[in-house]
Amino acid sequence: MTTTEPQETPGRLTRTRKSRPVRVAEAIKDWVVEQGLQPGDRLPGEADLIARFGMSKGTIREAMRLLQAQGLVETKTGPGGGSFVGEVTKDRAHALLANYFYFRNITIDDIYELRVLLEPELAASLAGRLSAAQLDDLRGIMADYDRAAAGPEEERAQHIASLRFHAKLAAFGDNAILSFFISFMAQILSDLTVYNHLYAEPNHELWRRGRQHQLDLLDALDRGEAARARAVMASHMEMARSLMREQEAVVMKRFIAE
Amino acid sequence: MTTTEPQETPGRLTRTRKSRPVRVAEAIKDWVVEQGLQPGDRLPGEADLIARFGMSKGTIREAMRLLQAQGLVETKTGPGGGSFVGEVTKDRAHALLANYFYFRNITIDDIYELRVLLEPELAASLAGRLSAAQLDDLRGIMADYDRAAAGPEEERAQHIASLRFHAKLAAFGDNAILSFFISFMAQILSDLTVYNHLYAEPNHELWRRGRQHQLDLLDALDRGEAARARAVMASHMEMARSLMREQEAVVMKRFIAE
DNA sequence: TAAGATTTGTTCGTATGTATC
DNA sequence: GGATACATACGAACAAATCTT
Repeated sequence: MTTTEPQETPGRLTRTRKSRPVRVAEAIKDWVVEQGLQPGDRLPGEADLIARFGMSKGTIREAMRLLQAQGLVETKTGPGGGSFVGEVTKDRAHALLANYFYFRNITIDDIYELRVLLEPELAASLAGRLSAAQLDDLRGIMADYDRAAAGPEEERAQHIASLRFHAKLAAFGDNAILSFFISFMAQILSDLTVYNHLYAEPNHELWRRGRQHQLDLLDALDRGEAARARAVMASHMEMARSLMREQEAVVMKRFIAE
Repeated sequence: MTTTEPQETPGRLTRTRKSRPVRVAEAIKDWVVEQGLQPGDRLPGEADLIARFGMSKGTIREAMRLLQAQGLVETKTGPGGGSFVGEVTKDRAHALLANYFYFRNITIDDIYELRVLLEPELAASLAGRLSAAQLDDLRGIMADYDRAAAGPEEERAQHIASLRFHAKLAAFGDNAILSFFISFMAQILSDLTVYNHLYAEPNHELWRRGRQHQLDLLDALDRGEAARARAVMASHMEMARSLMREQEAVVMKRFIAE
C-alpha cells in the first residue's frame, strides 16, 4: 500500500484539539517524510490541496505559512510556481533557536564556557584537512583586522570580522552538529556586539595576541598538527573569555529578524 | 516618541519582495521587542490588527500562523481569548532545530563527540549544587532500569529512560545554552532509538557498568566532588560512545512532530 | 442547565499580482 | 505584449469555542 497523496493520519478521529491548519501542516510534513522528498521537490498546488483535504483556500494557506515559518517549504508565484520542499538554512535555524533563548537569561560567560570546550575540538579535527583555498579564505577574513583598531567603532567591526573567522572555520568542519553549535554562538556574539556596546575600548596588546593566536592556528592547521591546533585555540578562547568576563553579564534582548 | 501599536518600519517603501503576512509578522515581532512584552502578555485582537494594518482578515491570520509556528504567539478562542506572547518551549525548539538537521548527514558518533565534551562539564558544574529533592528525582528515573533488560524491547525502553536521566540533569544546570545542547542531543538519540532499531541486543555487563557510573555520579554530585563527577561522566560517555560505534552510522530521517 | 456575548476559526466568491512563454 | 498559470489578497458571512450570567 503506497500512499501517493497527503492525508491525515486516520488515528485521531474527530478530536479537534488542534486547528485545521496545524493538522494539515503536520499531514504534509509526514507526507514529505514518507515520500522521501528532497529540497526543491514540488508539492501539490493550492488547488490540489484544497481538493485533497476538502478544506478552504484560507485554511490551506495558513497551513503553508506554518511550514514556511519553519523553513520547510518555499512558494513561488507565476507559471511553474507553487510550493516546494525547502532546506532549512543555517541562518533560519539560528534565528529560530535564538527565539528560544530570548526570554531566558544568557550571559556572555555561558557562551564562553561552551566555546572553550568546543572550539579547540573543532580546530583539532580540522588539522591537515583544509585545502589551500580554504586556508586562503581564512586569511582573507583576517585581512579585515590586520591593523590595530583606532577607535571603539573599528574595534567592534574587527570583533565581528573575527567572529566570522570562527564561523567560517565551523563551516569547514564535518561534524554538522558541532559546526552548528559553534556558528550559532558566533552569531549571538556578533548580534550582541552590534546591538549592545561590547568592546568599548580598543586594547592593542589583546588585539596583537589574538591575531597571533589565529596565525599560529592557521599554521598548525596547515601543517596538520592537531594537538597544537587544539592548544592554540584553547589559549585563544581562554583569553577571549577572561576579556569578556570584564564585560557586564549582558543578556539577550532581541528577536533575530526573519 | 513612544510607539504604542504595531506598525511596519517606514524604511522599506513599496518594495514588495516579502509577502504581506511576512511583513506583518515581522512588524508584530519588532513591536513585542520594543514594548518589552513578556510571555502571557496580550496582543491586539484580529479585528484590531485588521484595522491597524489596513489588511484583510486572511492576511492577518497568516501572519499569526507564521508567529505561531515559531512559538512566539498563542491564540485562544472565546471571551477573554485572543493572541498572547508565547514563550518558546524547549520541545518546540528541539523540533525546529531537528528540522535543520533533517537533510544533513548526522551520525551517532557526531553526537557522541559532543556528549563526551559537554556532559562531563555539566556534571562538574552541578556538584554540590543539587537539592535532596533533585537527587531523589534522578534516583526515581534510575528506578526505571534497576534490573537488567530481558529482551530488545525492554533494552530500548531502558535506554530511553537513561536518556531521560541525562535530560533531567541538563535541566538542573544553570547554563541555559549548555543545558539546551545536551537535552537536544538526548532527544535526538531518544527519537532514533524509537524509530530505528538501535540497541537490538541486551548486554548485561554494559548495563551493569552504566548503572554503576550513574550511581557513582549521584554520589559525587551529592558530596560536591566536582572533579570526580566530571571523571565519572567522562567514563560513562566514553563507554557509551564506543558502544554506539558498533551501531550503524544511522542518519536522522524524520521530522519531529509539531 | 441554558442562553447570550465575545473572540478566533473557516468558508466561498472574486479580484489582483507576478512570473513564464 | 498578450495569454497563461500560479500564488496573493480581499470581504462578507457563518461556524465553533469559551466565558459569563
